[in-house]
Amino acid sequence: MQAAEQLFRTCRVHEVTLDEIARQADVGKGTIYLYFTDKEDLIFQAAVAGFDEMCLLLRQDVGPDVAFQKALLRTCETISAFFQARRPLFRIILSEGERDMEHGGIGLRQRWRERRKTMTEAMAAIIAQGMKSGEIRADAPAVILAEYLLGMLRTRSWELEDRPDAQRSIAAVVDLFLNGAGLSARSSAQTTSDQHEHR
Amino acid sequence: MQAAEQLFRTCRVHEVTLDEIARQADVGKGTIYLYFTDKEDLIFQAAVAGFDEMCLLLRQDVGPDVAFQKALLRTCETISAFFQARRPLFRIILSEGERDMEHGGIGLRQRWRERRKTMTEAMAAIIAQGMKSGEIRADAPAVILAEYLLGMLRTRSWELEDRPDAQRSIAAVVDLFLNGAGLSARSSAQTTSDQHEHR
DNA sequence: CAAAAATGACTGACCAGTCAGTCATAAATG
DNA sequence: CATTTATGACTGACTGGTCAGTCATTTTTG
Repeated sequence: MQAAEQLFRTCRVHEVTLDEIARQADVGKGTIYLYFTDKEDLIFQAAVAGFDEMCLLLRQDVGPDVAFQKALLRTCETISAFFQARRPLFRIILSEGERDMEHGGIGLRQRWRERRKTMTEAMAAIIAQGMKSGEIRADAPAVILAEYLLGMLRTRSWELEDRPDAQRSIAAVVDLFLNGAGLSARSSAQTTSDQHEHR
Repeated sequence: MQAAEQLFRTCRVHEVTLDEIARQADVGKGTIYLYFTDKEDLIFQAAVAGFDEMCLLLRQDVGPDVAFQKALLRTCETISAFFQARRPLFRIILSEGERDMEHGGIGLRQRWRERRKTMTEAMAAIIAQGMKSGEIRADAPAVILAEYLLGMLRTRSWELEDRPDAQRSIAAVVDLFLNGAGLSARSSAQTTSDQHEHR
C-alpha cells in the first residue's frame, strides 16, 4: 500500500501497473494477490487506510470540552496537514470516488462514502458547537458550512500550493471563513488571537 | 468532441474507448484521427473548447461599469451554471490537468494553465474592483480570494449536489463569502438585496 | 474520373490476473 | 541431534482480453 501511494505521487492511478507496484514494494506480483483481491481493492484499501489515519487524529485532537475557536483551528490544521502530506491519496479518494467503483456491485463506494462522511461530520460537530455558543450563524446547516470550509482547505492545499503567501497560516483561512471577505459594517476585527501572519 | 463529453458523463475518462466515441459520434474511428492527433488531444481540445465557451460568457456578462456586488453575483452564477451543466468537462480539467499531460513534452499542460488562469483572473478582477470600492478587505491578494470563492462554488456544485437546500441560491454562497460564517460584531446584515432564499 | 474524405478491419503493445513451481522454515521421525 | 517430510508464503513467466493507432479500401465530392 505504501509502495502504491508512493507511485501515485508521480503517476495517475490507472497509469501505475501492478508490476511497478510489486517492484517498488520489492515483492512478487503474485504476492499482491494473496492480500488484495484486485487492483481496485489495493487502491481502495490504501486510500481508506490513509483516511482512517486522519480520522483517528481528528478524534484525538479535539475533546468535546475544547473551546470552539481553538477546536476549529486545530481541526483545520490537522486536515490541512493531511491534505498536503498525502495529496495523491486524497486525489484518488475525491476523483476516483466520484463515479461508482463498479463491478463488485455496491460495497466499495458505500464504504468510501462512510469515511468521507466521518471527516465532514467531525468538522460539522465543531461548527455546531460554535452555533450553540453563538459564534456561528445558525441560518445554514452545520454540515453545509463544514463542506464549504473543507473546500477552502482543499483549495489552500491544492490550487494555491504554489502561492506560499496563501499558505502562511491556516488561521488566515479560518479568519476568512468566519469573517468573510467583505468589510460591511465590520472593522475587520480579528476573532482569533493568533492571526498575526496575514498581511 | 460533443460525443466524447457525452460519454464522460457516465464513465471515467480512460474507460471511454475511441471506438465508443466514434460510434456515439456516428463516425468512423479513422475519421477521428483526421482531426485529432491523439486520444489525449481529443480530450484536451474538448475540455479547452468547453472552457473557452465559459470564458466568453464571463467576458460578455460583466462590463467594467457594472456595480461590484452585481458583477460578483453574476459571475458566480455563470461559473456555477457551467460547473453543474458540464461537470464531466471540469472534472477532466481539474483532475486530469493535475499531473502533467506528459509525452508531448510541455505544450498541453501549459495551454491548459492559461485557460484556468483566465477564469481565476476574471473573478480576481471583480474582487479587485470590490477592494477599490472598499467593499472587500484588501489584506489578501485578490487572486487568492478569487481562488477560495471558486473553491466554494465548486463545493456547492459537486460536494453538495445532493443537498438541494444548499443549492437554492448562489446569493447564499456569495453571502457566506462576503460575510463569513461567524457572528462577531455583525448583526448578520444582508449586503445584497436578493438574499431572500436562504432560511 | 481524379482528388479528397471517410471508413473499419487489423495489429501490436500492454497489462490485470493466474498458476505451476521454488525454497526457507517448521514439524515429524528415528 | 541429524535427517526427512510437510507447509505455505512467495514468485514471475504466461495468457487472454483490450484498445490506441494504422492503412488499404470504399465513398463522396467537384
